[in-house]
Amino acid sequence: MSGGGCSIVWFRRDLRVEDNPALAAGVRAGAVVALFVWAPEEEGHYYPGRVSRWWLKQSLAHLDSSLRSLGTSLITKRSTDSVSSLLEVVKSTGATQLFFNHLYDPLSLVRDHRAKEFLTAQGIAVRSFNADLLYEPWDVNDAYGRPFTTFAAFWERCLSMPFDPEAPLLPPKRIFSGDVSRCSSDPLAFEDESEKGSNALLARAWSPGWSSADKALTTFINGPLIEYSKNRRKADSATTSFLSPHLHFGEVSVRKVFHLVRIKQVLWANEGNKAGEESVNLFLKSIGLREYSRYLSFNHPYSHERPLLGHLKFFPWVVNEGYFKAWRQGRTGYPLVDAGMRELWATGWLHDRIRVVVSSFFVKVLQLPWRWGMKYFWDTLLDADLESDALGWQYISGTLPDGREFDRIDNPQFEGYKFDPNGEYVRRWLPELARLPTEWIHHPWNAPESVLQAAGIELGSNYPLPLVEIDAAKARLQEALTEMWQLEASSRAAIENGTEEGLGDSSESTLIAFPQDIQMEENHELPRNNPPTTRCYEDQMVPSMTSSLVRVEEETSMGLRVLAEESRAEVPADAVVNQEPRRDLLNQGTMQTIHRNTLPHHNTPGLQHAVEDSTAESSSSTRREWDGGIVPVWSPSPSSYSEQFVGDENGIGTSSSYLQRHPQSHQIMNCRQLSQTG
DNA sequence: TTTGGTTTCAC
DNA sequence: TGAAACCAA
Repeated sequence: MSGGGCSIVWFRRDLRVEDNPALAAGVRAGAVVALFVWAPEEEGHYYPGRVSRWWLKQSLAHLDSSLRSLGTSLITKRSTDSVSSLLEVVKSTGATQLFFNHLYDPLSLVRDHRAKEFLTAQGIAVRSFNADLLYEPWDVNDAYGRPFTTFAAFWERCLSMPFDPEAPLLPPKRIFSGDVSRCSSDPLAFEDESEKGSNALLARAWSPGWSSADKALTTFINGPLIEYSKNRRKADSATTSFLSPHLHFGEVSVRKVFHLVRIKQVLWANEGNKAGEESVNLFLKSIGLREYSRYLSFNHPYSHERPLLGHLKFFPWVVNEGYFKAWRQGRTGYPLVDAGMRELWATGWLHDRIRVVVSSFFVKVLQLPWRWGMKYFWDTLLDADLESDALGWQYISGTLPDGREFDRIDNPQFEGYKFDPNGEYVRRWLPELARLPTEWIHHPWNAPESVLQAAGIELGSNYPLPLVEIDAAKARLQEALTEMWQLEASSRAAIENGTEEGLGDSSESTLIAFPQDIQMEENHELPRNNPPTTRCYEDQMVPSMTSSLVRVEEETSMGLRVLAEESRAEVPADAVVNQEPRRDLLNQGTMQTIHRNTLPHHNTPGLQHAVEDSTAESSSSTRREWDGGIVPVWSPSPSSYSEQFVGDENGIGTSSSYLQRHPQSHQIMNCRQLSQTG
């Protein structure tokens, strides 16, 4: 308890007392002030949706009561700028230390880095920890020390790391409370009146909070886990772990999950239980995907906004809000898709398989911009998670090096018979089809008139005809791809001719503005007109969190030097433009700066200009290419990335014929420019 | 055991 | 779609 100064433990998405390294460090250091800052405006577009906020509310209440039983309580602050709130709490409690656990989404990386820089400058000792991953992203590299770009290789490496993930920490026995007599909590409003009714229903199915999370984990491991591989292909199965929302808010530690599952694995291996082992591997793989989503987000901070494969920026998406609405309402005419969308709307939950079905339909059949779909998921899913959803949508869209082929369309009719062979799932969520025999349940448009009549269905009236025919979708997809490759080719030609300005800006397709009515009519509380916050954090760095990070910091500095030539790798305290005169951080932090660019623009040119204005003269042509691109801006080692994708034209994943046919697709945007400027 | 046809499932 | 696993002769 050095000199009476207490520590602030800043809770974010680590709402647990067990295996919480930041909390443990705080307790070890003496008196603790537990703090949660609610600053949703910082999330820009990704203001949490109704169900997500409901969960957060419950979870915080639960955490608070746990902390109370341990000797302290949770201080809550309502803020538009987390960093200044932190400072305020430091001032009012006399804290001398700040502890928190790492997050890896782009916004948090920037904010946390800023927090660290700023508070350190104020004389506060800031330390941060890994509480969310088995391994920190910068610890997992290939034989050449470069980040992986495919999941399989990444996960294989994780499972064979030379050191095990940290063992979970026990919860503290007792917490000495810091002096909060001059630090009051703000009341936090997570729902408005119109939402309360819908939210009340959620409580019947879910109970947020770390102890429920723990219970869910135990239940799953001792029950459904062993059948996981058998059951995972059913649309309906009650055999998923249902851990994802708990994991999203960090109510249960992924390391604990991993350790407990490993114990079962050993047990079943000894018993020669093949199915059990297989199940464990599959379940761990889904944990691995979660890890990988953070890994991707860390290495490619744009991955929630832009395709990782650059050529996709030329894809002519169908900007059709009517389609979008039909999809959201579950009125596409494809029963499995519609059932899924109705379930999502009604419950905030969707089985993993069905997420694949509806999102694949969205991207491949409707050819709507995937960010719209991802945003809708964000708004409606109980376990909405930016990194995981970005990975999922990019995978589905075929915009990852190891994603599905872009030109492949899955037929919802066949998927229907695969995942819902008896049509039970469809009947549950589409009562209008309840009386249709299984033979036709997944393709009512083929059913004889007499069958439809008997089932009380009038296609086009009480259930829609297919919004888009699969064959038509295939044809249109081919055309779109042809167009995409042509655009891509002429862009390359332009670049090679030295007229880089060329088509560099044709990236509008990747940043089509969100439609105004992205929410279902019933849900109207979302903030409007938040501009995409893309590119606002481009000159920020990786979190330079732990001492083990020195290497990363160096490499990042290199990257930054390349990016912003004039700045010698000092971390810009201002997230947006280090070219601009520094402003008083306290009053004009990151988000204010972003909002300064809040011009109401609904098309990309406006957006481009808004951003370019702010980046002022630094927008050299190269830089602009960059701005339009998906470059890992503060990737830990941008230079090695560029080698990987530019030096080797066949790039990674030569096994995929699709990629062979389109070797350009290996390039994760613009790394060429990156290496050239360096 | 080899071979070739079929099934499965992709992050 | 296509690589890998599977299976039947």
